[in-house]
Amino acid sequence: MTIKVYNTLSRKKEEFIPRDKKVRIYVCGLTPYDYAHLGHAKTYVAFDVIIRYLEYRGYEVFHVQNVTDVEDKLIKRSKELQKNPLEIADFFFKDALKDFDRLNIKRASIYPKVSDHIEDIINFISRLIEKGYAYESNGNVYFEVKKFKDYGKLSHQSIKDIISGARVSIDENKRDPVDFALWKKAKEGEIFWDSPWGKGRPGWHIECSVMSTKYLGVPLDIHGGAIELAFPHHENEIAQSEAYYDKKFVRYWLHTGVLTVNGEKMSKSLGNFITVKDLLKKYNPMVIRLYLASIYYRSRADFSEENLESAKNSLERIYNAKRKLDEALKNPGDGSSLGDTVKRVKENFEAAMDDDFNTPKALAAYYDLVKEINRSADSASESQLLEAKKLFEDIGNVFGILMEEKKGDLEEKLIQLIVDIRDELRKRKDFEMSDKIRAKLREIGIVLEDGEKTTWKKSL
RNA sequence: GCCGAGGUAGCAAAGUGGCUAUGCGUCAGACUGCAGAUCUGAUGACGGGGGUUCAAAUCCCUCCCUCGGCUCCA
Repeated sequence: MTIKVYNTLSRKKEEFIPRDKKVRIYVCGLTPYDYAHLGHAKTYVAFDVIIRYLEYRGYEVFHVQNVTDVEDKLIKRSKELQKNPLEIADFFFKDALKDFDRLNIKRASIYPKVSDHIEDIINFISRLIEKGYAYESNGNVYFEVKKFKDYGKLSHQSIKDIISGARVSIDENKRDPVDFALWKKAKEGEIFWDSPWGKGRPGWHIECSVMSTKYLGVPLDIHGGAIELAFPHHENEIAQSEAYYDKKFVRYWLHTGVLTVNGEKMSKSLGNFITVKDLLKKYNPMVIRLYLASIYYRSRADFSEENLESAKNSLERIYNAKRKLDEALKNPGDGSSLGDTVKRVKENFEAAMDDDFNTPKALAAYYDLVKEINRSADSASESQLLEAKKLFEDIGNVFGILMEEKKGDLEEKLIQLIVDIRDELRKRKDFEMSDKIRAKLREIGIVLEDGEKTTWKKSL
């Protein structure tokens, strides 16, 4: 069985065959000029699940994610705040990483910054000028789009179509309106570096071509990002990189669908964005994670609290099964058909994920396992339970949803003490008081479940 | 205007010619002192119209609607 991935370039699902066992993946990272929002989280969770699945499949993954710390928005922000743009970028980048850590998003292998690669960028641009793909004009350097014959192959548009979009800015320095900047001349008071063309800074796009190929070689196996970046950003990356290397830049282009709120794209310019930080105040990180991971990565999704509530209840269900499994392992039985289910679920899970990382379908398989655990764990044999536990954890880890917050030792002891005392009351049939205790505990997020033995858990 | 994605039950969301998707919700039953959890069952769907076919959510035509890109964006 091989994995199939939908390649934006061919608009088809293709067999995924990396250069070797080490998959080289580049995911477009942040321009950190503000707090990370849920749209960012959607994309990074999506690629995190993809990476985790590749690892599950036995690949080693080398993952590069850029940090665009030199960019127009940051410069604008630095003027507003009267601060160094690199410091602003550093602050928001570190902050975003903390948010992403809580969402259990694995860190990339490396996070190269534009400001650390100015020399590489200058060399790259110089070479493009030498090769006749770029030209200097009044302290700026532009890529001459017409020189690159394949321009438009990713977004499947001709140069003519792009121009007729009529929103291409006319700039007298450019030979053609579709040309884009590789190097921008610095204005008074702006951050700059010296270059053969004077004081200035890199344009947007070029950093990704330079840093991705520097750390991953050419071609990259996977280049990922949100679909909104396909044009012009990724189109321009292809032009620069293939002009430079004279060979294919990326083998598989993977794009995530955008997140909308009330039907509109979540973006800073619309002011409708929800920061990860704010949402984390209200919801358990694993709830947010499950919500995001359950979206098929290529799909758009409309955010609502209702969806999060639904994810919360689903996650409760998953965690309940986990507890059930652990309980059953303390006192295994000698039978049940759990083993058959495990085999079937594993197959279904893998088939779903192999088919372009179809997480909704893969989750359906997971719920099959959850149901069967609830149904038959009590009578299952130890070996069956261990098999089930292994699969339960393997799948849960691909989704990245099993990072439960640790209970404090003291907390644990105190609650158990209350439960024991309440048990005494129940034996005396003082249900009024024991119900009151249960209700009060629930108010502070501790859920008691009376069965043969009373158990407790924290609500999500 | 051009390019792309989509419209599936109360909500979310797979499926893409014949086989119960799934989760949340709601209702009922079992279990329980009750509640919860869990199980069992029920509930209910393929945007409108036309066509192809023994058979269409799935293929074709047509119309309507939504979202994304074409401008900074994950």
